[in-house]
Amino acid sequence: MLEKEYFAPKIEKKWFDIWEETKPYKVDDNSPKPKYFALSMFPYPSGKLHMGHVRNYTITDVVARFKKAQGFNVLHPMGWDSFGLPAENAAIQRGANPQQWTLENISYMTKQLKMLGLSVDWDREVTTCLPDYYKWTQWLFLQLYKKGLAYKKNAPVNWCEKCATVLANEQVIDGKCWRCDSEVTKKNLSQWFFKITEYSEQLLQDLDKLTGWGDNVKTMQENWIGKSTGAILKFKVKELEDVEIPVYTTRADTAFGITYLVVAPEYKDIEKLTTPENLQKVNEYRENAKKMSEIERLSTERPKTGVPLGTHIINPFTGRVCPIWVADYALVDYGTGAVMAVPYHDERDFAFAKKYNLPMIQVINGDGFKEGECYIEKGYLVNSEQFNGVDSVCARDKITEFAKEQGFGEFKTQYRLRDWLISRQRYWGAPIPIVYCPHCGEVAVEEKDLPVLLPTDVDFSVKGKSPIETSATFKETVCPKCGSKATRDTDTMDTFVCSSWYYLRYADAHNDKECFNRDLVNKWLPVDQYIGGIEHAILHLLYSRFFTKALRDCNLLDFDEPFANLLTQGMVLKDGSKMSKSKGNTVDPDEIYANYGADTARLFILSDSPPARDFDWTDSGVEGCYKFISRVYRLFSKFQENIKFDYNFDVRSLSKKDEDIVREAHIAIKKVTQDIENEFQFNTVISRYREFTNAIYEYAKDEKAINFDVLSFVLLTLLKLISPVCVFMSEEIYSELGAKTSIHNEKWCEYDENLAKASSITLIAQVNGKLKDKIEAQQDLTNDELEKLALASDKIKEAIADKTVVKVIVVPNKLVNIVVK
RNA sequence: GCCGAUGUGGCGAAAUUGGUAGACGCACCAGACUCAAAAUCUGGCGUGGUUCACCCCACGUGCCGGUUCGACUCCGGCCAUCGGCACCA
Repeated sequence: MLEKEYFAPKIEKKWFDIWEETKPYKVDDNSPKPKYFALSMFPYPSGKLHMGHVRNYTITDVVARFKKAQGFNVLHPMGWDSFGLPAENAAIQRGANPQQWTLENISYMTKQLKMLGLSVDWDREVTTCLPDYYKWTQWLFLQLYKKGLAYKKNAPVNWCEKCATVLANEQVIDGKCWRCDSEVTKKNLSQWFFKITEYSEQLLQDLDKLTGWGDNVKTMQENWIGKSTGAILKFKVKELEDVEIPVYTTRADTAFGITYLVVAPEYKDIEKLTTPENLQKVNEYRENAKKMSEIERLSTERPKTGVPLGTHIINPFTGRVCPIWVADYALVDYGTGAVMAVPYHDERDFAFAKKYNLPMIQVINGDGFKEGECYIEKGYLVNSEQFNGVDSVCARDKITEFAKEQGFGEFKTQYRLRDWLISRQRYWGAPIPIVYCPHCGEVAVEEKDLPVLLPTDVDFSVKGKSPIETSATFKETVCPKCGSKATRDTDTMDTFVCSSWYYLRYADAHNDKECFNRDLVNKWLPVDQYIGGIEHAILHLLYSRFFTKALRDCNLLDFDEPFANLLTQGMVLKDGSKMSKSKGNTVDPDEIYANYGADTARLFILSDSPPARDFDWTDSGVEGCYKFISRVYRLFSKFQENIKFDYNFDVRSLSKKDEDIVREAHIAIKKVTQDIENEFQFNTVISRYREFTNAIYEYAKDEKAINFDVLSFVLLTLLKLISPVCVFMSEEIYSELGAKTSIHNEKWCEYDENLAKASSITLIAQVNGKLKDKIEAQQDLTNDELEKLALASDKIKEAIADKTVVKVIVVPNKLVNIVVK
């Protein structure tokens, strides 16, 4: 018997226990149904769920349940992105060990997720910090290594002093560490990289295949990859026979206007290029540049500075001898580290030339050109000998072509994307499976010896080196090739390596023979719907795309892109700003569960804003949702005795009132279904729930006039429509009504197109496009009939009384517009 | 500077894709029930004008202009907010 009042926490606990026991969401790999892979970005086990998690996983869960009801075999898994610095910091602060801290958090958060009522197949849970997972992360590293996609090099890298580790370019946000926000400096270190740049063009091109991704994310990736097309031009040095300086330019059309050349302070040949009398000044300048932070260095506000080297290049186009300068506006890691300077047609060169009184030559003319002002627009060439008069855009190719023929130039495509630096000088990550042997050098650990386990005898309090270095046992090993004493690499992999392939592991989560079975991965992937935060627009989403392509090339799988559709959900706000502990405006899911139940949280977090937009959490909104759940429950409670599963009626013989509520049901089914399918507009889905519920209340007001077959139909329809969102309440009601099966296993409702519209229409009668009258009319009247109806209206008559009708526009089933003069 | 997104009542928003602007909800106001309160139910709720009142009229989707019988929706030009990239040659 349904209680009078709905008490969510008690009822939810009951179903929590039952679902824990029966595991209703176990997925069958061999089902004949079409597959659907619904995936949330897996959480970092920081301790407790926050509302961002609740929003993310609720959205995915409703999608998963909806698709399941529609007849798909749905894979909806969950796992833990569980390596990373916070565990290590917690270990230092609390004297715990990172593994224990992490596993305790996972255990707590798992319970919170289950209480949220997720239809997750927990048997496929993956945890990246456990050896049965990171063994395969290491194995994949070795595959990339064998392919030449993982390599070690000494390079200037981003260093975060606070985190005491290096960072990938993608993890430096405005010159600061993505995790701790402290300033990042450059250090020369020998580090491991993944050759993501080998895939620059594919990563860019294949964005076009991702029709299910938003433009915002695609544009961000495009910007990040940063393709530009131009030319390499090579310059001979007047004073030195054996040195040549290549520059990269997108403006080969301005080559006749070069008046000097700039190299970056870190340019490799800079010492050779400096004359003895300039050496001291140049060295001082370089020292100074080194001291500057990245933020300072890259500021466009700062006045340009530089020092001449004393040597010169010869412009091969003109024979002009031009001085070489060192200036920090040239960047060592873009292009060739050297820039040809054409002051008249580049703002930076212009500013620099003005400051140091360097000559300028105009080589482009066009509309808007002003003598003595920098001109960067298109135009036609002047002072460029045989190219004079050529359109400047065409000239880029023509001049490059010419340089190529003459042997001092070539076409060049340049990308901003850098290789992915993956080593970290930290403990809590997957050890890099490489050994250094005094005889054989760098040697890969043999696959049979994986995993390389993290040592447990470490001291987390050490400063300035990785805690792994303090292990007495880890470092010493023998060379897999020659058997002599060797040392292990003590770095671990960036956590983003672990998260770059976890979605693949879900297809075959417990395979201990291989990373994943190829057929299973090909069966389940790509992910049909991926849902998560916009903060991963570049980082995780770019890395995962790279991994998929690299693994395809390692012949491990047969698709190009991992995520067919991507939904980036908005943030959860409270009082207009992002929830955060420091602001003290967080809402604890546990409290919501305890006071209102998870259904209320689910309903509310979907209700007010579409998923991609930010969502403002309010206490009154929560109250309102709880009231709605109670309102629905009361409705069922009131008519429990009258609801039958074997209802039976013929629409044609129903009264107008009965027919109308049946129509409402069909309209509700249609709209709810369409709104879910159309970009998961759950906010309007929930409006439909309310409208439909209100209509049923209205229908059932006069208890004597209820047709219980009709009532049964509409109530059971409502219940099924709500079931993906309010998972506990719908199950409770369904079971109390005497159903022997779970409502979550029932098929989605179907609607009849003819019944999914109102029996009559409201004809809009306009004069000159202004609304004058609304007229109730039958469906599907002819245009003539509609026109007559409109003209018969008193209000219309009044409005057109003393005017001449010019024409009449009729939109069937909608409106009549009378145009008058 | 380049690129992307957004802009509608006091607030969150909706609008069948060119056809009733503001569905649904929050907040608020009034009424019913109650000794009272909560809960629940009923009604109202863009701005201005007119009216005892019902009605009615005008205006209204960031701004300016255009196309159209008709524009939140399409076109052109701006402005603002948020986000990404950026001494990238």
